[in-house]
Amino acid sequence: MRLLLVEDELEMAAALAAALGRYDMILDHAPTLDHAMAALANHVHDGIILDRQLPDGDGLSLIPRVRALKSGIPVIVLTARGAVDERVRGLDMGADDYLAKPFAVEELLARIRALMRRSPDIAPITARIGNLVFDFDGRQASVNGRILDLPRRELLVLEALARRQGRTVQRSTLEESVYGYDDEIQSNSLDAHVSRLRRKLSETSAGVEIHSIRGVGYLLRPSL
Amino acid sequence: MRLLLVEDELEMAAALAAALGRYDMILDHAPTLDHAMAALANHVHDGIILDRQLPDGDGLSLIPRVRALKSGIPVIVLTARGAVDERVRGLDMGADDYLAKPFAVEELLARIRALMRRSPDIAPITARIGNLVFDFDGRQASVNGRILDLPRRELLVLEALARRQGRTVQRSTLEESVYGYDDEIQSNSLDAHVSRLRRKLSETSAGVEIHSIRGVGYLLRPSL
DNA sequence: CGAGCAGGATTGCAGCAACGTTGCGGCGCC
DNA sequence: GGCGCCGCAACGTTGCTGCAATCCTGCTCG
Repeated sequence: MRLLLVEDELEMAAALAAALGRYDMILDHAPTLDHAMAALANHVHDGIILDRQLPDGDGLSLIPRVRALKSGIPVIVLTARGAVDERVRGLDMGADDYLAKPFAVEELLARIRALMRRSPDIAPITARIGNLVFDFDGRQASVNGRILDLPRRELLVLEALARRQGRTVQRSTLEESVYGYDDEIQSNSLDAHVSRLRRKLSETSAGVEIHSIRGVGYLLRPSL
Repeated sequence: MRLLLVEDELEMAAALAAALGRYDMILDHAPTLDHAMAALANHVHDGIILDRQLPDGDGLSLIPRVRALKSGIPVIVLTARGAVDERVRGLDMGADDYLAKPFAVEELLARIRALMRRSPDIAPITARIGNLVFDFDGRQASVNGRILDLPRRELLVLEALARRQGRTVQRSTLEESVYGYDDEIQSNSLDAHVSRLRRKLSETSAGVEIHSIRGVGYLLRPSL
């Protein structure tokens, strides 16, 4: 799960990134509307958390442009302006939810989960490959009903691979899904995660293998 | 090949997923009509396998909505109701095929293959030449659903040729797409890649050939 | 019509870049 | 303070890739 936060207050951004990180979500941060559009054009996000007061305009103005680009993506608007008519306006503009500051992080998380559940954009509920079942809603992988207890990074790797099961996932794409686009990574630690994942998948006879294609990326497929 | 199965019985779903998996098909599973619409909105499927008895309604009601979304996509209806007038009704509703339970998996597979053969190209992001399908989005080539495990350079050659399928690609153009502008190349290694590609394409009976035009370049076309 | 030639095809080989694996240390979290 | 995740780096391994030598094929020109 990868979300884009459009918010100019750095403290808020950092706090949310930390909170979402505990639920294995990747949060990309865009401080302005321009940054947000650039990020959306170049990356695949599952949802947007949008602040209204931004240096270069009202966050709501982003919504039509977002809809033009990726019509079904869920948008949650955050704002200090919490009056009823403001909410109505935000929702009429196309937002899927509207949350007034100050808010409890728990509530935001719950609303995100709810949106993702009923959102048309986060599609197939589960992926099955071999004996492996990946539950995108519950964000967990299981083999023959037994839940795999995977650390965060490995889970993100597997999720990204399962989302595009049977198709190659480019290395750069994978890095983005696991680390986010601004998070630097200057080692082969992605390979390390893949390696550990492979061991666990084979130890549990998941019936899947992570096949690597040199110079391109990886792909998840049933083992022969 | 990626199919969407709309079916509420989990056993059936698991069995079909296993059967199709053996033929290198990807099966996404949607247990309800709502899930199906969500999945269709966000993923590229090559066909739909639709059960009639679903928790939230008759599967047939999905067909008009599917047609509105992706008009040409093949739909196979599965049902326990096999009477003739039921079949007629299903087909009149727009289904491409109608199969009564219980059915043989082999028959279903054959009908899927038949439908795929005569259906127009669903996803504009793929090119089909002979039995070869090149997925420009996923950057991979497959023959009859089986993914070709090609190294980077060969994949680039094939991609460039598939982009201009049936037309000649100048040698210099090909070199550019394979090596980039600044990368120098002072040997016939491009020919070497073409040669290796040819071998793999014929070994997998891809039904395509790389024809060379002396002094000009190459072109990809179905073999005779 | 045949020899010569130029461009293309094929293949072995060696270098090296990409990938795999593992251990370590730091850091955060119970 | 113990435990486990994670980034990192070192080192082993694989197999892609550029190169060149050799063979093949079609074109040209006398």
